[in-house]
Amino acid sequence: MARTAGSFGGVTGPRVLSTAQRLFARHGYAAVSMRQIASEVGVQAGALYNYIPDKQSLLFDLMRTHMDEVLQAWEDEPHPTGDPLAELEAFTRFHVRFHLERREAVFIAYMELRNLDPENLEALLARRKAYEESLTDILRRAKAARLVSISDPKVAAYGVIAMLTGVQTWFKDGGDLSREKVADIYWEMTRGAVGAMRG
Amino acid sequence: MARTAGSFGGVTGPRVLSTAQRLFARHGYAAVSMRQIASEVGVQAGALYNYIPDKQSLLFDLMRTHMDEVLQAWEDEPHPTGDPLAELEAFTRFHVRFHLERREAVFIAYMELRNLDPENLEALLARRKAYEESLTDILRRAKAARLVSISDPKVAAYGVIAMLTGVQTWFKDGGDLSREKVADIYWEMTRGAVGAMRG
DNA sequence: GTCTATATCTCGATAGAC
DNA sequence: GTCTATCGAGATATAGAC
Repeated sequence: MARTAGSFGGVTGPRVLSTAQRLFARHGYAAVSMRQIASEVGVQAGALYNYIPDKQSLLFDLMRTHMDEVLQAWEDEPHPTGDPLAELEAFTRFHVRFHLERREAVFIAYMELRNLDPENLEALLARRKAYEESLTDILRRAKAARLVSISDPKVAAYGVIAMLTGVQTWFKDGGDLSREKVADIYWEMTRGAVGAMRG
Repeated sequence: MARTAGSFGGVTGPRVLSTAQRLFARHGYAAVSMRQIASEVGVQAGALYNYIPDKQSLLFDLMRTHMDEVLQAWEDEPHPTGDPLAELEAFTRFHVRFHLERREAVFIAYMELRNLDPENLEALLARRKAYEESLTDILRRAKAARLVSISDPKVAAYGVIAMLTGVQTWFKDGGDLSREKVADIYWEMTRGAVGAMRG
C-alpha cells in the first residue's frame, strides 16, 4: 500500500507544469533554469526529467495546451449563429474574459514563439491561425451582409484581436473598472472599429 | 597617422549596437550570448567590453534610445493642434508608420521589459507612460469637445495603441497592401473605435 | 520517484600581451 | 582596440543508488 510521497494522486507532474508556467510568464523561458523550477516545486533538478523529456517540451506542452483550450473554449462557448454582429459581440466578450482569466498562459503564448523549435512553432502557429480564422470568418459574413464597413476582414481581425488582447497588459482587479465593465468598453470599441451600425 | 583597423570613424561601436538589436529582436535578450554578438560583429567577445560596460547596459541603451526617438519624432512630427480629431489622425498615421519603420526596436521595447534591472525598468516605463499620455491627452480633449463617444480616455488609449502596434506582427512589404493603404485602414478603425463622427 | 553526483558545455566578464 | 587565455559560475541532462 505504501507509495512514494510525491506519487499520491500524481501531484508533482502538474506542479512542474504550473510552476514552469508561472516562472516562464514572469521571467521568460530563456531566463528560467531547470534548477529554479525544481527548487520551487520542491525537488532536485534531476527529478524533473521523470515528468518531461526536456525543457523545450515543457515550453511546447504549455503553449499547445493553452491554444487547444482557447479553441475548445470558444467552440463550447454558447453563442448565437446566423447573426454576425451578435457573434462578433460574443467573440469579443469571450476573448476579453478568457484572456483575463489565463494571463500567464496568454503571455507565454505571445512572447515565447521565438523559443520554439521549428516544428513546434509550426504546430503552434497552425492553432493560432485557426483561432484568428474564427474571427475573420465572422467579419467576412458581417461584411457580406453589409453590417460592417470594413474593407479587409483579415486586417480587421488582426486589429481587433490585438486591441482585445492588450487588455491583459494594464487591467488590474480591484481598480475602478470591473471585468464586466471592461468587456462592455471593449465591445463598444470593437463595434466601432469595424464600423457596425449602432443598434 | 596609422590607427588600429577598427577605429577608423569608430565603426565598431555602432555595429555592436545594431548587431545586438538585430539578435535581441530575433532571439530574445536572454537567449543571445555576448559571443554571438561578437561573432557577428567580427571581433572576439572580450573586445565588446571596450564599447559597453555589460550586457544589461547594452539592452537598456537600445530600449532607452528607441523610446527617446519615438518621443522626439512625435514632437517633431508636423501635426495640427486645436482640432482633436485631426490630431488623432496624425497620431494614428505617425504611430503606424514609425512602428513599421523600426520593427526591431519596437519588438525589443515590448518584449524585453522583464529583463531590465529595476531602475532601468522604471526609467523606461516613465518614457512609455509619457508617450501613452500624448494620445490620452488628445482623447481627453476630443471627449471634452464631444467629438468622440468614449467613456474612458485612458482605456481607449490602451485599446488604440495595442491595435496600432499590432500592425508589425503581420505586415509584410510587397504584399497586397502598401504601408499607405494600411495606415488608411488603421485610421478608419481608430476613428470607429473611439466613436468619432464620420466626416 | 527522488536523491546525489557528475559529465559536458556555455555563460558573462576580466587580465594582460601586443 | 583587439587578441588569447582563463576564471568562476551556472546551464541541461544523465547515471546509478535507494
